Amino acid sequence: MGPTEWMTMARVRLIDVAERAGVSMKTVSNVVHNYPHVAPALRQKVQNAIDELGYRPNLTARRLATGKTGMIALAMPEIDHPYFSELSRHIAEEATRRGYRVLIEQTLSDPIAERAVLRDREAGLVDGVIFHPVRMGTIDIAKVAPGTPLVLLGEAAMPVMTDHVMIDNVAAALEGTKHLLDSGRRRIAFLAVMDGDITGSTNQRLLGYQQALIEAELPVSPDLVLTANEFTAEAGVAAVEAALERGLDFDGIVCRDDKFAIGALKALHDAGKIVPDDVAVVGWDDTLLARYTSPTLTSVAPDKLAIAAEALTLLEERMAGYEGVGRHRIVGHTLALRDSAPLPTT
Amino acid sequence: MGPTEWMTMARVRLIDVAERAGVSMKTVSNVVHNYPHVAPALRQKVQNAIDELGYRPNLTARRLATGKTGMIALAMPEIDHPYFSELSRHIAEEATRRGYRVLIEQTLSDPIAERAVLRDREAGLVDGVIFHPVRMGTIDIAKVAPGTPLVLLGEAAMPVMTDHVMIDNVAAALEGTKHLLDSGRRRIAFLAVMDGDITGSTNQRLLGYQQALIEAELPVSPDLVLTANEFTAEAGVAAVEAALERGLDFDGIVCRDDKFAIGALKALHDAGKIVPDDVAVVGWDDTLLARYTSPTLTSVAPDKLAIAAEALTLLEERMAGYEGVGRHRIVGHTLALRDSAPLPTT
DNA sequence: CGGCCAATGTACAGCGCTGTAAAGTTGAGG
DNA sequence: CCTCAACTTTACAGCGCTGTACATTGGCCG
Repeated sequence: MGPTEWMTMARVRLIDVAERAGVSMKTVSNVVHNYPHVAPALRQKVQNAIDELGYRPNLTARRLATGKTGMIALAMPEIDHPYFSELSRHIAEEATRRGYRVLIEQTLSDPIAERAVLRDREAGLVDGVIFHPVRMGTIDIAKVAPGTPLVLLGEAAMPVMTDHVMIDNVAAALEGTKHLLDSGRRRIAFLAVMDGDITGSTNQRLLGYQQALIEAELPVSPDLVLTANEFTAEAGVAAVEAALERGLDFDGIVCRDDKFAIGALKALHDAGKIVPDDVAVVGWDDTLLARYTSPTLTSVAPDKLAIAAEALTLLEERMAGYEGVGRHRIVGHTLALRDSAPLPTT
Repeated sequence: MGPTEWMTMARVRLIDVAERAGVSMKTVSNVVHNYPHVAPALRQKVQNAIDELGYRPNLTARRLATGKTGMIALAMPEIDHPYFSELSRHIAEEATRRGYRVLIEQTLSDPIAERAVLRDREAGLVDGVIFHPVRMGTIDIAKVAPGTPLVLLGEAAMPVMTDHVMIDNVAAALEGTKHLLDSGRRRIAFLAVMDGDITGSTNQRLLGYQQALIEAELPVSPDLVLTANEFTAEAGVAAVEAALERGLDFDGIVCRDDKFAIGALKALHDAGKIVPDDVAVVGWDDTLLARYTSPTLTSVAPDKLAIAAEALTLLEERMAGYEGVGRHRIVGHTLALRDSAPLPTT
């Protein structure tokens, strides 16, 4: 490509290439798409014309013609929340690997924005949607978006009408709690949020926590369930402070969320408690935050890569026309062991 | 809309609405676009048809016809880095406010991906690009994307050929350092990264730091400049540990980055130093992390909202056809005061 | 009461690409 | 040397929407 050419390069179209190469538009199109039955010599000639002109196909036109956009929407409540941004990153990378572009949307937990996301598909913007709902239940979703290739993330509100990828929250909570039991803790608290948690994942986790206590033949006391009133670290601080003030005796705490765990860490520190000597702390999500607290935070780690891969797989099947009933996919999790709740060094 | 209708709703087109309302396509289009010269009665009739049929315009077709996409690309190095994800959030919100959709791309600092972002515009995917480059210099960028409405974020490598939004790094570093001086610190270190920082923002910050020392008539010692070998908290830990081991005496440290600051906090803690009593720490970017460390982190806070607003403003001008020379916009910053470097309580 | 202008509404040609149907080519087999 | 099948290539009609050019209407003035 000569220097004068790209300086003046306006807008090269398929037909320009076709004329230059002396072939039909369709042949150029075939070359662009690597259609096999094109004579090598011709292919080369067309390729040269493409290179010389610096042709790039107009994706919008392609879309209109094919009806496919090659894009998928990823709708998350907040793109700057560590868990969501980390998960988004993995999904974006997996999608790129599979040849899709990702349109990331932020719903801010706003019901209107959540609906709008599903509408995008109707508007021909994207071929499919991966959606982490907060406000909308699955029934609502199924109603707004009948026929839209869709995969949900996060907890499944029960009536499972659409595909869904999640971890086994009960099992994970059980393991996290068991880890504390294994290291000799006996009075283990749970830090939850009670309002605004529509999807019920807190309940699942609470269930696993209780199950672990029962298996260990320990009492399940409501006293040990602390509740924060919103989804912030500050609320976690307040909840733990309140518990300490009323003299609650505990030597371990499982938190619904890394943010709460960080709040707990802070409240314990301020109260002069040593983590993990006096109280061991387990967080949830294994976000970036967990590696940077002091002490570092042991945290339940959903397999984010697996979530991304599974979500894309289900979505591709839907986009390919699969119309069956909603499917559940449980992906793995581990417990990321760090200093806030180590195993006994014995 | 009757229940039977949305169940079978396939794909309503403009022409379907037109037929239903007994008008021309263009009139429907005019109603959709709120074109003023449509008789109220007709407008109502068309609106009814739209509602009854549940019509949604096909954005792809609209784009092909208008040549505008209404989307802008936002290309960030890593969408899960707190600074970038927070900035992305603000940009996404500001863009939404102005009526654009945002296509968020992740370059992972890969030169090929960075080039691809600029190509998207040529492919008709987006009308403009907001780009935080890492590998590409401004000359490169100008060469790859002549005529693309483009706004760069981050440091300007010097030859300023395109629009650029940034903060005054020298001034900010000066203020951060001065803050430590004001609280009585006299041996202030700077934690930098030396390799891979192509954009030179570390240098700007280092400059401001040195300037503050000079203004305070303190010696500028190279000993006090610690260098991490990569952009991670761990590298920050290592750098500070090394300094402590070689017996470096310092009572304050300005870090190029919150991640480094967190590393410094950890290294200091592990070495038994008390922050801020023994050493005060200043971070940079005022990310979420800064609020969750213990002690909480004082950090240079770029005005992310202003960056978002300014970037969109410049980009809109470019998209509207402005072709002038590259413009610089310096936006504000503050110092977010927290516990790691408080003002003297005296 | 004809004429003129503004206000309304319509017809239709694209935007750039792809799918389809049909035409052209080639070469193996008879 | 012809036939037929398999392989290549082409022409062209859309995909759904918008801009342009033009047709129609009705109000108002001289």
